[in-house]
Amino acid sequence: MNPQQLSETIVDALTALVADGAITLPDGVPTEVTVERPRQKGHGDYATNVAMQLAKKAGTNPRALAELVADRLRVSDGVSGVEVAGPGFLNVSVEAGAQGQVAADIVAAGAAYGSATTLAGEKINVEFVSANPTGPLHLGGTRWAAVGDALVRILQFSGAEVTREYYFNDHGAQLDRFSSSLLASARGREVPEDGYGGDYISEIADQVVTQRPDVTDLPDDEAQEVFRQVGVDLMFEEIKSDLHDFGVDFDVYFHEKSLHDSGAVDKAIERLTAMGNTYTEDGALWLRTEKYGDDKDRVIVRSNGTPAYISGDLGYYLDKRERGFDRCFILLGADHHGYVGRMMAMCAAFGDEPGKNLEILIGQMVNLLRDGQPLRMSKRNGTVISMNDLVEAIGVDASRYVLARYTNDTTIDIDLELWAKASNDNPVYYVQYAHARTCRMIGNATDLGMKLPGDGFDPALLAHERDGDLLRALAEFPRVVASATDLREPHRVARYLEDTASVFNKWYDTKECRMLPQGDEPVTPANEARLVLVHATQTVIANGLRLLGVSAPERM
RNA sequence: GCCCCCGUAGCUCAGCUGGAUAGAGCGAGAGACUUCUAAUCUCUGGGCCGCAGGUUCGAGUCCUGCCGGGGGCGCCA
Repeated sequence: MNPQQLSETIVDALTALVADGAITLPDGVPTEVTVERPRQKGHGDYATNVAMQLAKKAGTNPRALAELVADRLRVSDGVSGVEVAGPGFLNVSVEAGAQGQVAADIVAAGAAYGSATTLAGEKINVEFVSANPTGPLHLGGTRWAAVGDALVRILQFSGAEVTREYYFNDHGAQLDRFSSSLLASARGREVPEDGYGGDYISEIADQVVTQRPDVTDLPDDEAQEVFRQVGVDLMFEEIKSDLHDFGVDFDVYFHEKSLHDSGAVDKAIERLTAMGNTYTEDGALWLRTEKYGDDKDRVIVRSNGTPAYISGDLGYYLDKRERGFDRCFILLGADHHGYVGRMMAMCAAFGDEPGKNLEILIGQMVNLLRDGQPLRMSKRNGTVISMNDLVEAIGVDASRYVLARYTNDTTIDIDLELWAKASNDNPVYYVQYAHARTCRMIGNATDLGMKLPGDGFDPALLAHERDGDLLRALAEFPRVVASATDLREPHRVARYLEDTASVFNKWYDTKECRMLPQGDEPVTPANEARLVLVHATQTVIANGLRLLGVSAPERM
């Protein structure tokens, strides 16, 4: 019996009480009730607060209602005991046999265990990273590469059809600064005002000169155009390649320029104008964003006739919607949180529902610490810390894991010494080690000729307290995936894996729970039952790590 | 000035969207290796959940106001 099944059992009990006239619920019986793992030993295997939630509606007090439900639950299949405690909690103990069955169910589900169909039919566009190709991918973008990719995997696991998209700004002034910086480097000049410095600039400049030797003899303005075209391509290819090595591949790389060239921006502006959401003032065209909750209205076409940056967003959003994405996610760094108001207003101005058709997730900054001191960065000096710097310091798995294990609202300080360590201090190694341990155990079992018992599996043999702890942890996985999906919080998967790895290690350390027979002892049904449990653990950890894009090594 | 995020053990952070005696890892102290992989486990100590009010059966969680830290507020992108 897993938590979902217990929830259904409790709903059945409530339904029966209503049918018998024992209680009345004016709003009807809830379709599901909260079932949680109590923190405290002695509070049963599972607890529910349903009596406290419904007492007022039922016109009774929580404890009295709890007693009625308890009487019903005690005779339900799979339930071994029920106690009413505290203000009206129901503490439920589950029969060992019913609980042990979870292990076999997990093994049967395999790589699909934890997946769901709750988002089936949803077409979701997740836009993330979207860094301009004016330099190597920085740490903020790296956070989104890890979190965004994990989020996509989680949404897919919950049944959604998801597209990974990278929006590439190749229309505005930022690339002018990049190309002028390349030009300055090639001609041995100082870094221009608002320009970019650093070794990568001179490296790209050298590559451009190698590809286009003629650039040396061109006048500045023509040369800069060559540096722009060739340099941007080189830089962008480098970013794509770095992301690929990081395990992140986008389905669509969308160029802002194409929106202006194709008329998509004009079309969006026409649409908004037709809806009465634009007006002209001081020679500029404005969007009525304040009407939809933004601080103030925004210019979309400047008085000199050139489109403002947000005009690309208008065209882009409309384009996504017309490509059939009912839900558009945009993942932004905290330095862009000021855009949320106008983007949501834009969404509403199109007649869409902010928060539903458009969701914007904000991630806080990332700092690297060495010897407890943050590493300082400067764009101009080219001392920005890149994804490659992080990967070189701690590896891809640790990088992805550390970036995905915190809430987006938390500023991350990465202690390079800790995350480079191959020890149990390092959470990613701790989780991976638990997986490797299951693989070794299964290998040992195979060497002894042990096989999964199949129909001969007796779940009631997983009756030790530590068996129960592990089974309940494994049974949580689908609920963790569900909450990570609903809340768009991949870090829940990482935290869950750490907890589950810990429960597994404690189980492993329990002499009564040995999976392998000792010495020359014959293989018992209990050994076989525990082999199922180890397989189930391996499945859960592997599935969880896969959602985070972190490898699950078989040996370490 | 206005907006967003954070404030929980010495440190780094969770806290399942209002539930029981607030948790984990690290650090500190004491233990367990003829092992199913000790990259592990066991035990001990450690807290006005920033402060003050409010909402209710119940608040780390929701509301208001302060304090402290970080980020953002352009006809830049």
